[in-house]
Amino acid sequence: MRVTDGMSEVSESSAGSPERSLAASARRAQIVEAAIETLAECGHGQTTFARIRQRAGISSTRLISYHFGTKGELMDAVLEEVGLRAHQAISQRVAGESSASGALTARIEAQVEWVAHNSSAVRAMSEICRNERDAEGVLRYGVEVTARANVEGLEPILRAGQESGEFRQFDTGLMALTLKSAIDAAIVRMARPPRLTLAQCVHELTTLAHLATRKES
Amino acid sequence: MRVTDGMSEVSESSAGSPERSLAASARRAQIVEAAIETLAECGHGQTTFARIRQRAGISSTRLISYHFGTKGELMDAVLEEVGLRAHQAISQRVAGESSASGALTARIEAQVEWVAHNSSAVRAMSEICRNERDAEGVLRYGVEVTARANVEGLEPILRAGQESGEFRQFDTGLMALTLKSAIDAAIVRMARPPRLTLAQCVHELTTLAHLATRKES
Amino acid sequence: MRVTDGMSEVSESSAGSPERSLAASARRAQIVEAAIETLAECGHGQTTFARIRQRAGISSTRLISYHFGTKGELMDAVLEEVGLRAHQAISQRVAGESSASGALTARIEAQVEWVAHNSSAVRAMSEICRNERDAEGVLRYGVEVTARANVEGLEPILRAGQESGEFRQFDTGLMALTLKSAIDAAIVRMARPPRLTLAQCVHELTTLAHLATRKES
Amino acid sequence: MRVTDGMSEVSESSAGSPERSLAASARRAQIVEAAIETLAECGHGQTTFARIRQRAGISSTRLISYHFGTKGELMDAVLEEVGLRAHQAISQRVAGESSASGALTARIEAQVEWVAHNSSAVRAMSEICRNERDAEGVLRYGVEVTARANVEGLEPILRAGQESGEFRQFDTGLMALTLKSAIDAAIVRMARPPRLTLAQCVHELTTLAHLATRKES
DNA sequence: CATGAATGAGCGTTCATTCAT
DNA sequence: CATGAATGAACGCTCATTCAT
Repeated sequence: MRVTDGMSEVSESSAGSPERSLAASARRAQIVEAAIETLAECGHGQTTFARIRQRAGISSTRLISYHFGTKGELMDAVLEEVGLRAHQAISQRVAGESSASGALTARIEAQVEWVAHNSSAVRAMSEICRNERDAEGVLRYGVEVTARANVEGLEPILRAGQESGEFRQFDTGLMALTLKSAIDAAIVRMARPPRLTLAQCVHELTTLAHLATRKES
Repeated sequence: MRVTDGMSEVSESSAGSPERSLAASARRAQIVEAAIETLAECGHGQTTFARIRQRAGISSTRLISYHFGTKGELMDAVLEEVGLRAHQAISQRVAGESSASGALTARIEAQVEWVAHNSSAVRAMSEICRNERDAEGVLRYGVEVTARANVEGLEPILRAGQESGEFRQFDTGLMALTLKSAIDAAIVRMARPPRLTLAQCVHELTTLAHLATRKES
Repeated sequence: MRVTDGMSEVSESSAGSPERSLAASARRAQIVEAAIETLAECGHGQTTFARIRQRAGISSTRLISYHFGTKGELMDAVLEEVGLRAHQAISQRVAGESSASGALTARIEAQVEWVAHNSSAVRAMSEICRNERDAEGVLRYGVEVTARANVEGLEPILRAGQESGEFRQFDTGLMALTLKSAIDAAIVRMARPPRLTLAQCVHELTTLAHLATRKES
Repeated sequence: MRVTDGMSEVSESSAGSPERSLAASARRAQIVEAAIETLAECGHGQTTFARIRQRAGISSTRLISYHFGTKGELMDAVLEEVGLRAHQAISQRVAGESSASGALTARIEAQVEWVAHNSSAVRAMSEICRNERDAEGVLRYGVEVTARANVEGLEPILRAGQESGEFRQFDTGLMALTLKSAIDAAIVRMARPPRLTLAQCVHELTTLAHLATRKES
C-alpha cells in the first residue's frame, strides 16, 4: 500500500482516530507558525519549504512533508488555524448586543482590533486565499473562504437590522463586503501619515457604518 | 559586472528619444497584452515567460527578454499600460462636475464601470502590486502605486467637499481607501448570486458614498 | 531572502561536527573528481554542471547542487581537495634536510615531480584560481591562494638560507615566485621536442636554483 | 553566395585588396581596444559582445560581428594587435648589443618594462591564450603562441651565448621559459608588499639571469 | 557602413516531492 | 518520529549568431 497520496504520513498511523500524539501536534503547530510568519513576510510566492524549514529551526524540509503531506495541505492547516484564532477572538465580543446597530458597532470594533493585532495571521490568510492554486491553475479558495471568517459574521447582522426596521434597504452582500474591505483599508491607512490611532480608526469606521446603514430620518 | 543593467537590448539610443520603431512597439504591445491576460488568468506566480510566449503566439521567450530586458521591466510596462488606460478612460468623465457631491458620484460611476469592463487589466495590476518583489524580497510597488490611479483621483474630491462645506468631517485618506475598496468589492459582489446588475451596483455605491460623506442635517 | 545561503542542502547539522555520512562523502568525492577532470580537460569556461554530471556518471545535475549548494562551493571543494593532496605529497619530503640548499633542492624535486604526475589536479587548481569570479566580477582567489600550497613552502627555505649565510641577498618573494613559475614552465617544456626527461628537468631546475641563490665565492 | 562564413562582412567587399576603408579601420581599432580592456578587467569568461559593445560606446553588438565575423576572429585581431605592439616596443632595444650577456640583460629590461606599462594588453593576451577554445573544446592557441612574442626573442640570445662560450650548457628552451615566467612573476611581485620598484625588479631579474647562465669560473 | 529584429541553445539555480531506512 | 539521498521539471536569464533591410 502506498503511504503518501496527498495525505500526511502521520495521519494514517492511527487510522480513524482524530487524536494526534503530543509531539506530533507540537511539531505541526511549530511548522504552521513558521509558515504564517513566512507567508506574512515573504509572500506566497516566496513561501517555500526551505524557508519554512529555516524559520521553524528544523533539520529538513522532509519534516514538513512528513507531517503535512503536500504544500497544499499545509496551506489548509494554516487557514484552519488562522480562522480558528479569529473566530475565538471575535465571536464572543458580539454576543451581548441586543440591537443590530450595537451588534454592528461591536463587530466592527472587534474585527478591526483583531486585524490590527494579528497582522501576520491576516496577511498569511490573504496570501493563501489570493494565490494558492491547484494543479490546473484555478484558485483553491475563492473569495468565499476569505470572506467566511469575517464577512459571514457581518451579513447576518445587516439582515437582522433590515428585518427589524433599524436599517434602511440596501444589498446586504455588497454592504458586508464593503465594511470588510473598509476594515482592511483601515490597517493600510494606519501605516500612512498623517498618523491615525487605532481608536480613531475604529471611530471613523463605526460612524461610517452607522451613516451608511441607518434608516433615513 | 552585469552589462545590460536590466535594460532592453533594443531600448537605449543615445539621446532621450521617446521614439521606438514601429515593429518594436507592436511587438511590445503584443507581449504586454499577453502578459496582462496571463496575469489575470493564471496569477502572478504562474505568469512565466513560457506562458506569456505561448499566449502571445511568439516563437521564443527570448523575444520577451529582448524587448523588455527582465521580467521586472515587463511588469513595469504592464503597470504603465494599465495605468494609462484607466487614466484615459476615467479622468475626463469627472471633468464637467461642479459640486463635490456630483464629482464624487461621477467618479464612482466611471471607476466601477471601467473596472467592470476591464477586469483583466485590473486583476493584472492587482497581481503585480501585491506580489512583485525585488531580489531582497520587498514588495516593489507599495499599496501607494496601486492606489494612485484610483484613490489619487478620489481624495481630492473629498477634500474639496470638506472645504466647501458640502461634506462632513472625516479622515479623507481612510474614506478614499474605503470607497476604492468598495468599488472592488462591487466587482466581487456582481459575480455572486443573487445577481446584481452593474447599474444596481453603481446605485448602491453612490448612495453609500452620499450617506457616508454628506453633512448631517 | 535567499534561504539556502549558498549552502549545501545536506551540510548544516547544528554543531560544528565534521562528520558527514559515508554515502554523502563518497558522492562528494565522486563529483569533485569529475569536476577536476572536467576543469583540466575543458577549462573553467566549459566546466558546467552538465559536463560534470556526465563525467561523474550521475543521473542529474541536481545531485551536484544538492551536495554542494552552488557552483562556487564546488570550486571551493575542488581547491581544498587539491591543496590537501599536494600538501600531503610534498611536505614530508622536505622534512629531513638540514641545510637550506638541501631543503631547496628537495622541495623543487618533490614539487616538480608531484606537478608532473598530477597535471589534472594542477590544471584544475589553475583554472579555478585564474578564472573563478564572484558576482561583482572580481577574482575570488587571488594569486595568493594559488601560491599558498607551493610558494608558501618555498619562501621560508630561502629566508632561512639567507639568515644562515648559505644564500646571497635577493628578494625572497620574487625568487620564490620565479622558482614556482620555473617548475610550471618545466611541465610545459617537457611537452615539447626535443624531449626532456623528468629527471633532466629536475636537474636543470635544481642547478638553476643553486646558481641563482648561492653566495658568490 | 553566402556572405558570412566566419568571415567579416566588410572584408569581402574589396575582395583581394588588403586595404580597408579609413572608417572601418577606425571602428575595428575602437572595438579591439574595448575588447582588450574588457579582457583585462573582466576576464575571458565575462568578455561578451554586450560588454565590449558597452565599453566601446557603440550602438549594437551587431557592429562587432559585422566587422569581425565571429568572436574567435575578434580574439585573433586582439592577439595580432597586442603582438604587434610588443614587438615594436621591444625588438629595437636589443639591437645594439654585441655580447650575449648584454643582449640578455637588455631584452629582460625591455620586456619587464613593457609588461609593467602595458598590463592590460598582457592580461588580454594571457586571457585569450589560456582560455580561447574552438568548437571541439581544444585550446586554439597553445603555449606556443603565448611564447612567441616574448620567448621567441629570448631563446636565440641564449643559444648564441652558448655557442660563443659566454654561457654554460643548459636547456635553452627551459631557461627561456623560466626567464619569461620570471618576468611575469615580477609583475605579480610588484603588486605585493614589501614594495619593490620597477628598477629593483629589473636588477633582481638581470642578476638572476646572469648567475643562472654564466659559465662557471 | 550600419542597424533592427529575432532566435535556439545553454546556463546555474530553485522547487516540491518520493524512495529509502 | 525523524532523517538522508535523490530527482525531474521548471524557472529567468545570457550567449553569439543570423536574416532582414
